[in-house]
Formats: sequence, C-alpha cells, structure tokens
Amino acid sequence: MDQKIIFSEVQCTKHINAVEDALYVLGGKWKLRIIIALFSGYTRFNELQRRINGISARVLSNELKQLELNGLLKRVVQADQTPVVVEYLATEYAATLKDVVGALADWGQKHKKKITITDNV
Amino acid sequence: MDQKIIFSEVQCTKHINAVEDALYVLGGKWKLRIIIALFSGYTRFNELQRRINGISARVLSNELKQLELNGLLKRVVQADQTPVVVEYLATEYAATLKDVVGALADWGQKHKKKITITDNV
DNA sequence: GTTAGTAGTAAACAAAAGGTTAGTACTAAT
DNA sequence: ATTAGTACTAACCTTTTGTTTACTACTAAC
Repeated sequence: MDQKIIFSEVQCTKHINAVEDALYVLGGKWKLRIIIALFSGYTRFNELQRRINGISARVLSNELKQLELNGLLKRVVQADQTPVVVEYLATEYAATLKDVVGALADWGQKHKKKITITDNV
Repeated sequence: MDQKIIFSEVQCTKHINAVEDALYVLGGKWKLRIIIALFSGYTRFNELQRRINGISARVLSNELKQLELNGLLKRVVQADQTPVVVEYLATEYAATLKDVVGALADWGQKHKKKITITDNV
C-alpha cells in the first residue's frame, strides 16, 4: 500500500534521461528482437526475417541500417561467393546488451506466467 | 570479428517471445519513464507531467490507464480532501521491474558516454 | 473578480511507425 | 523455360502515437 521510494528525487531525472538514451537506440517494436536473433547466430537477411515473426522486409532493412549506425552490428558482404552473400554480425559492443536483454526476457517470462494464472486483477 | 553465439538456437524463439511479452506491457516511448517517476515518489498527475519532459496530458492519461490495467500502479482518490486529490502509486508488482529499469538505465548511461567520446564510427 | 492550480477529457490534426504489394537482378535447380 | 531463392528497394497505404487547443468544474490566493 505505502510504496517505498526506490530512487531519490535527484536520481529520478538521471534515470529517466538514461532510459531515454537507451530507448533512442533500442526503442520500437523490433530492435531488441533483431539483436536476440543476431545473438542466436542468425546472420542472413531472409533467415532473420523468417526467425522474427511478423517483420516485413522493409522494416527489417531499415532497422538493420539503424543498428549498424549505432554500432550494434556489422554488415559484411562476402563478395567472393556466388551469389554474393550478405551477413549481419553482432558486434562486441552489442554484447554489452546482454544484461538488458536478460532482464527484459526474465521479466517477460515471469509476467506471462503471472497473467496466465492470475488473469490480471 | 567472429562473434560468439550467446543464445542457442532453441533459446532464440523463447527469448524473442519473452521480450515480446515484456514489450507488450512496457513498450512505447513513455511507460518506463512513468514507472521511474513513480518509483521516485511522484504521485500526482501534474507532478508526473512536469517531471516527464514532453509528455502531454492526453498521453499521460492514456498511459496511466494502461499501466493500471497491467497492475503496475493503483489510482487512489483521496475523496475526503478538498480539492479531491488523485494519487498514482506504484504497486508491489511494479517493483519487480527494478532489474529491467536498472539494466536499461545502466546501458543508456554507458552508451551516452561512449557516443560523446567516440562520436560513433 | 481575475489569475493560477488540480485532474483531467474531447476533437481535430500531424507525425512516426509499420504493413502491403510489387519489382529488381541475379543464381540454381527441375 | 519455369520456379524458387537471395537481398533488398519503391511506392503507397494504414495504424498507432502524439500534439494542440479548448474546455469542465472546482479551489485557493491576490
């Protein structure tokens, strides 16, 4: 009932700003899903599209460009191959997202259990 | 260069689905910011609007309704007071988001430092 | 009695995000 | 020769999200 204050007044704006900075890069429906797929070893465009349920080629293409701009993946063209093969590889920097993805996936899993049992009050 | 696979193939879909469930509740531009403000002890409508830079009354109102539906806050009307005071209080369930908010804020903070130094390749 | 504050809602609109369809140019198999 | 796959892009449309302005109804201060 009387909820404890977790963050101090001074920390509030700091936290909001930090989350804002994170969401600028990770926000939207798809970016974290793409990062998970990359972590899982999927590298090719159509492979990613098949794995990430519901994403269109246009949106995937745009999202990949933005993730590359933010240093989370590298687009590698294997020009020696026929046909030319394009690979999207998570960078080392993307690995710093492990905690974020982990925390969110954990919570999501627990939340799903909660709503399937409680059916939400 | 040769990025290690962090999640196994089997875990990929599980992770994506879990993150999907989390984003269903927390996704969008405002929800996490509102939760942080609630954690910080801000409880009143106008107080929240002042604290969360850029949010309009309409959007704040809608977001608060959704957060209440998902059990993350309680809308409490102090009817005895004049004028009537409305308080939005984070629930205990919302406290389970501490790790998520923490991980995201941490990453956002580090990312901001990175881009202000490196200026991004 | 005018101004400011509380806690919003309604209507109208604009912007951002995402979806749909089709198409390119090339290869490889049937 | 047709079908299927790769890796996309363009144009167009819809949906979602957010903004702005105005308004309610009430209180409290100046």
